[in-house]
Amino acid sequence: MAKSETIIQIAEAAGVSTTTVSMVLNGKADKYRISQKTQEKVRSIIAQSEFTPNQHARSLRTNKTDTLALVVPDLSTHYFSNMAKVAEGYARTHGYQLLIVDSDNQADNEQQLIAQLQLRGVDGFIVATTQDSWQPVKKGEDEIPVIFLDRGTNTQQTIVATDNEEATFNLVSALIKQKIITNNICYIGGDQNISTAQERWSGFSRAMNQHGFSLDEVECYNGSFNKKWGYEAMQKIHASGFKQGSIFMGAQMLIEGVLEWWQQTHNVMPEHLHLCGFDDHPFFDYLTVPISTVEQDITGLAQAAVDLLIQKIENPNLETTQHIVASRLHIRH
Amino acid sequence: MAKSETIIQIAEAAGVSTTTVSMVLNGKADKYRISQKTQEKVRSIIAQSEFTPNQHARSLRTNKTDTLALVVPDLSTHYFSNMAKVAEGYARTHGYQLLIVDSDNQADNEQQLIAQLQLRGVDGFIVATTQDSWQPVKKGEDEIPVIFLDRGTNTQQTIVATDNEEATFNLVSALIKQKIITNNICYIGGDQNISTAQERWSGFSRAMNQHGFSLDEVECYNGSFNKKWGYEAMQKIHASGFKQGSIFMGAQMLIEGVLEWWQQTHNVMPEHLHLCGFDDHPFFDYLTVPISTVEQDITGLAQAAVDLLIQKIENPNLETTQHIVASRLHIRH
DNA sequence: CAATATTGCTAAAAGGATTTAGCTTGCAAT
DNA sequence: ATTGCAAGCTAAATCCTTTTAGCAATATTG
Repeated sequence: MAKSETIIQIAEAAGVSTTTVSMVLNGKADKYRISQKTQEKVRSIIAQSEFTPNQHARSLRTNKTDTLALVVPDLSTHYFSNMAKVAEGYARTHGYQLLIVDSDNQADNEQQLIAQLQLRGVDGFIVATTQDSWQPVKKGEDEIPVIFLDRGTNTQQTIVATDNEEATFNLVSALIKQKIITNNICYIGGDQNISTAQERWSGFSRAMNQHGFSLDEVECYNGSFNKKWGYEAMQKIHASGFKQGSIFMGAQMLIEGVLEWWQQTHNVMPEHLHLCGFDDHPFFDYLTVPISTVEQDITGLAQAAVDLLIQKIENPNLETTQHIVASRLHIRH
Repeated sequence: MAKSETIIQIAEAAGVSTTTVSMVLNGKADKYRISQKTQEKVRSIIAQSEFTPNQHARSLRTNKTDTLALVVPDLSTHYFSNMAKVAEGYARTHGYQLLIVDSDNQADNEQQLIAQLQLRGVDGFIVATTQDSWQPVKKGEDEIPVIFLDRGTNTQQTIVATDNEEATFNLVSALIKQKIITNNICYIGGDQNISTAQERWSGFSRAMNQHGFSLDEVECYNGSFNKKWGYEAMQKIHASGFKQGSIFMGAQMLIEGVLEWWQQTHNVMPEHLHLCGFDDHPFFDYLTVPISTVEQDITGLAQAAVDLLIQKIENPNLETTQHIVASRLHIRH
């Protein structure tokens, strides 16, 4: 292993101590009264060299890595992959590296990932959690800053999310008012331990009630946010005699599952079927079956999460806050 | 900053040296003849403690991080986000952490990212490069292992990819034989500096020639793999009098651009339009306009890339190889 | 019995930065 | 002439592990 240049060689070349070089490097030169002339000297030597500071040594000493982690439940989803993309770029422009990991919707995966990332010394986490109870990530006796994205837990935390209750209520209400949703409506949702799934269900219920529908009449299948559950729920819905009407689905993977069921069993979408739910997708304007959606502000969510996390890292005793980011409806029929 | 336990406390508690603890920790105890009894002792002390080894110190010493980096041009794409998901999970089961970064299709971004990641000490790179010339990533005087994924550069490298020439040829040939592609066909492709774009174009040309079409008759727009270019190219195609026929598009974002153009200008897909290209997408079975695609084996590609990279890390003078992963066609009309 | 091998372990260096405490030197004030 | 202070820098400790070289005790061999 060839050695690369170190701060020691730079110090020698400049005829100063490593302390001085370090201070110049970290912008603390003025604070420690290193003269302009010396600073210049050091800087020019560094510029001519191929020196780059060793991050391991630096992190070992400072216990900082300038690295954030984003934990998502499913990167194959349009919503989360775009969120990751935005967050990554945004974090980078703020001097942080973002590590993206995928918990595959499994709480134990998530815990393990977080533990591993913690060992690697990330400065903070943004997590779209799959765990129903959250225990703080600790470094020694301090907690590592965490921002909850998209969904929260029962405990009081800083969270960035869409108002899912409201958005779902608005979507369903609009569809009812426009008579797109009429009599027959089914609901396919996710794990009720996930706040997002809860809120969507509760927004849906409220809309139903408010418009004189009885919840007893709607078939409701709460399971989990994956394709398999979408498929199975659709199977059940069909088995129960559903022929036409609307289906609400609480996530992209549920939509994929539902569509796959129709594809496999009927090879064609039925007329008079209307879909609705979360999230929007670029291809939804071109589907043979109309699908009305809530489009969440992916960019807004991702950036807010990164901003808040950086703030919290720089000021650990920031009070916890709830950030609601606006969403918009797409009505298609 | 509260201090966490270190190997020193463990050594004291066990009444041995830190050397011994380190050896037990790294599975080198037998090699260095630490007695079973001592090993047990150390292990039990560790189990009772909250000790976790400091990764920075470890990396500083060993110059290893057990971290791989995946550089993709566009994480918002189904192809690359799924690739990232698979690669991440697969790397993890092999004891490596995967850092996922997005170059946003920009060569200078890519270079910068790689430089940064290198500083953070990744052990190797998997890159779907956007640069047309590649210069090795160096650590001191050694090169850091790199596997090229999806696309290569002019230089001789280890690469994992679909045979794009062949796949495109097969897709287009099949469509011609089935008379789905007839007279009118246009081609929208990416940057010809990207091998993938080149190969697709060359497979397309070969199919045209072989089936008696003249390339002079096909409108061909090679630009870049993004939505904007898809939109613009479609604009040009339409301006030139195109009314019906087929359009080949070399990437998801091109497809999105083309669809958006139709949506915005006509609000409905024309009859007798047939689309084809790369890559497949779960929603393509349900589009109002038929789209035939090459579906690449995302899992196969991602896993092969991770496997090869790990091999190369463990044995740096592995000869460079080309890995071709099979793909399949989806004919829809 | 002397010489050599083996067992079981450790001291100490190395890896490369950051940071605290403190050392000079020159100048102003008393 | 002495003290006090500021400017400008540095020595050395520190962060925590890994790893080389080697020591002491016991076992084996000729």
